[in-house]
Amino acid sequence: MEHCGRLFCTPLTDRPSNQIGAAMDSSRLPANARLLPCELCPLRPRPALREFSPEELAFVKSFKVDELRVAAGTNFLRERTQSEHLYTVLSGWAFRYKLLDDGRRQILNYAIPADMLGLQGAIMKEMEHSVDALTPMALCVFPRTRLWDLYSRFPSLAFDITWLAAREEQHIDENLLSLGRRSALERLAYLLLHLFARAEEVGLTQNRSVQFPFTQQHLADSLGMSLVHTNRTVQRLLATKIVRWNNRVFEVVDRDELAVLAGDEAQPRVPRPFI
Amino acid sequence: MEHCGRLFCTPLTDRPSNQIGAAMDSSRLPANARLLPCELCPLRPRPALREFSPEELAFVKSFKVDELRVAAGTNFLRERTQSEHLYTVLSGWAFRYKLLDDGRRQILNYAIPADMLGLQGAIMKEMEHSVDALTPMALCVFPRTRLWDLYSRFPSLAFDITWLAAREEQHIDENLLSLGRRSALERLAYLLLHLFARAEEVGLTQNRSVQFPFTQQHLADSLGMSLVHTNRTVQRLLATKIVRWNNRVFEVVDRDELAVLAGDEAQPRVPRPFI
DNA sequence: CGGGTTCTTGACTAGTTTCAAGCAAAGTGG
DNA sequence: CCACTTTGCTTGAAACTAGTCAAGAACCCG
Repeated sequence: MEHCGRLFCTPLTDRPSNQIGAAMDSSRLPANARLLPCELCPLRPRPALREFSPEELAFVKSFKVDELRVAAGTNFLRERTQSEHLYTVLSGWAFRYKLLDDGRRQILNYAIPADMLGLQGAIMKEMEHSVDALTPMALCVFPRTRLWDLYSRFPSLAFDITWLAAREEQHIDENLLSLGRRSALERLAYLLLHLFARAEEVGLTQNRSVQFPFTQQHLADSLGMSLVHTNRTVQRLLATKIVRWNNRVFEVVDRDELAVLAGDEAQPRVPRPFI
Repeated sequence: MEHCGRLFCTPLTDRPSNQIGAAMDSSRLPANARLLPCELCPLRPRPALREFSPEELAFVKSFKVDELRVAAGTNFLRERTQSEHLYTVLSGWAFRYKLLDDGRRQILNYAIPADMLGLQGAIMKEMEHSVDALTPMALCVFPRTRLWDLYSRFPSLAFDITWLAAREEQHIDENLLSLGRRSALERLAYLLLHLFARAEEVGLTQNRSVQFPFTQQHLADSLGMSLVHTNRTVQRLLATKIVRWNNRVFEVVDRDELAVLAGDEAQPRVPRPFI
């Protein structure tokens, strides 16, 4: 399994276009790029995602005005900025983060396929966080100007959006619990287990392994620890043999043990909305 | 200014009924208690809150089915539980928190008048956090069963609810940044400044002071620190003379300095929704 | 091959928790 | 109205956790 392998790519975006230098928020693909029609969306069939009625599907299809491809490392949503767009991740990983004046960074959460980004910016006046691509990504682009249309004509979709916002909040609540009250090792175990579980939901796992695209520096910035301490904690976790982690491939050897370490009460999942 | 003073009580709930032992979620006020009609809502006129159209007002009035009064310390929303209701705080303070198995507690946020509680439980199947009253409270009660009605008939209110969810997420994002990347002193300064600013929005402040109802233990559980270290940090903050804090009365002496300490970029506020 | 990024390690320092105790104010009950 | 209990705040010392600095190793990529 070589670097930037297929594990984190959905079939339709198998050959991510690293070479497309999408440097800025405004950079879109040339018009000749064809949009993936929503009825062929590779994510929709996943059992974790709720189905659409034909009317919903038709609306969403018209709501999607573009498809954006960005290179790994692209900063495509910026703090204190107003964004014209709302995105859904089609493929690839991103992370949401905030910065302090002196450069200290806190990663708030990761986004994977089927996650929505930029909702805050679409609803409030400004974004209060930034988002960077961690890998090459494909994003569905929705105009914020039509969000009102969605709310008036499709209450079911409006409800879904609120659902997604509430779920995002839940994730951050969990994270806050981690940073505030879990030990370094528990925190790490919790984060890795939950990223694994989310990746599983959208089919990014094979057996018990995923391709995790982040570095230990990202991990450190997620866990609120220094790089050095993160490294030592990772080694401590690996020493337990509960997980394996070589190259960028992460494997859960004993999921129950990992859950115990994470202090996690496993929660049953129900199909979730996805727009 | 004596304990449980008026600073944190809105006019209409001036004499909080401590003696009403509202022990459980299901405990409601006897039917003889009259509901405060929404058109006389004491919060609505505040400049920080957006106005309603007559239709919206009429709907919300019918949406509000009860008014709940709970004593300080009441746990009125519980983790892993499904709640039939959605609440808006009319008066008093509450806090949202999560617990780990062994009792470690992380306070996620505080709720003050005009804040909505229990949205997560109304939208998802279960609550993922608990909420306790910090003071005697009055709450408007909305049935989750009619939330769908709201979404289909009043997209503007549906939008407001999403707005409120997004705002709550913003607060937690900030908190996560604090716990992960701010020093103990910065963290404390940030929390206090922001609670002060929120209290100000809904008229809980007088000059530069508020009645803060929480103890240092609550503070510790909010900041992710031990009680002892919180105490020393509070003393360190008081030593700067930037704030005063006697009995439960907190006073901001030099707001700019406090903002600098907190590493806070002051954000301009626009009127927010309130249901 | 060479330069950059990522990971690893050791030694030292700073920050934070834990334990233990004492004190002050408020609340309770005879 | 006065012991008595409880709750919240404060303090010191010891132990531990985590951060910083510095340097080297491993890996990746052109």
